[in-house]
Amino acid sequence: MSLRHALLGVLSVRDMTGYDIKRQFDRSVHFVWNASDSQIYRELRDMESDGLVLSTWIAQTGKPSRRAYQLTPAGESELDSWIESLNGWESLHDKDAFLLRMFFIGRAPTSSALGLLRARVADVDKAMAYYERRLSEFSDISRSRHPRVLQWQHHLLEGMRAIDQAQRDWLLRLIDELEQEQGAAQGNDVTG
Amino acid sequence: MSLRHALLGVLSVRDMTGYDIKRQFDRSVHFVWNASDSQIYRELRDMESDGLVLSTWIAQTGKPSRRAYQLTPAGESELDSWIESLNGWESLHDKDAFLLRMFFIGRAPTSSALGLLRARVADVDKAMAYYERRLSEFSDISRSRHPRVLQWQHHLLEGMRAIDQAQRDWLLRLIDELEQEQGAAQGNDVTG
DNA sequence: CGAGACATGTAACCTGTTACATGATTCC
DNA sequence: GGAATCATGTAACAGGTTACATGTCTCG
Repeated sequence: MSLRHALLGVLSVRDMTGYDIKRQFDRSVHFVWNASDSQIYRELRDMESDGLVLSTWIAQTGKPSRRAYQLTPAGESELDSWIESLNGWESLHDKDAFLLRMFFIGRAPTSSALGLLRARVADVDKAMAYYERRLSEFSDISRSRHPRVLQWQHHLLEGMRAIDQAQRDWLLRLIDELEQEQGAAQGNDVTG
Repeated sequence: MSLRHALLGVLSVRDMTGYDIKRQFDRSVHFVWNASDSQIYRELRDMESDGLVLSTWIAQTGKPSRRAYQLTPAGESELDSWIESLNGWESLHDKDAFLLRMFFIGRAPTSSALGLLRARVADVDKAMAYYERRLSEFSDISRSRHPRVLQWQHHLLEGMRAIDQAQRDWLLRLIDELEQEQGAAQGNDVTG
């Protein structure tokens, strides 16, 4: 139940409404955890009944009322103890539909496999472009002046860039290999 | 609903019971997709009512009867069309509890952060040991003699090894950096 | 004699997605 | 006039986990 912890995390920065949190998610946390608005609203209510957050209605004129949530001390300590807890063994690549496809793609012709790999390269490129955009926001200001949490998010972005770069390199090597095999096979067909 | 496709994939190799499939999962697919036995049994029943598989009861003496499943033509074509379908944009690191922790770990002292990173290195090492074990099964026999599906699983294992190696390198660099900072801070405390 | 493999499943629950409902304001 | 933003939510469903139930055989 880590959506709960993601919510505690964003609320630890400042009080927010469900709507604010959703936008915050879309803007900053979504690349490691995302959730739909209805899931966020539901979870916030459950967290309130568990005493981790408190809500206050704020009336507005011309716009719907807002329901602002704030952490309780219980919420803060739940967040801290989760952050520091060391959970044993988590699978590193669980539930990745691309990897599952690749596991079975030997059934399909090489041309289909190449299509799959190229599509994945495009996904990786998109992710990397995002990291670059986010990282460039940091480089303006001298790093040591950032609050600790932001420094860590900077480290995280650098890590994901390095990891995804390795994936990209692997995909390109494989694509190359397959294209040469395919080219050789076609050449044989023509000359033979 | 990709559990369904994972099940179609393993059944495409040979007919199996739910129990066999669970063991097959634990042995081979689990590093990209895993599922509990009860989920497998339930999904197989649903797939039968959708016409993707057929089951036959096989009586045994002294042991419970087995219910063996086989693909129908509809199941085969569902598998093939899924494998070749190109799904747009999937987030590469969604729902990874470690990354989420790291996102917020600036709240905790550096020593806790180091603990988290070291625990992750241990997880990565465990995964890499597994890849090596699986890869060594391939090296015995000349690779070109393997069926296509196994060749692809070999590529996949190599890829995950490369990706996880990149993660490991990043973690070790970070740990190093932090240890030096910590050492410097302590040194200052002593001399100051 | 107890633990674990073999083999099937049900029931309850938690988590996540999609579609729908409401209603004013602002921008094109 | 229509779409997007602001802001809350409900309802239905899909996917996944955990605990429980049943009963035999085999191995140490």
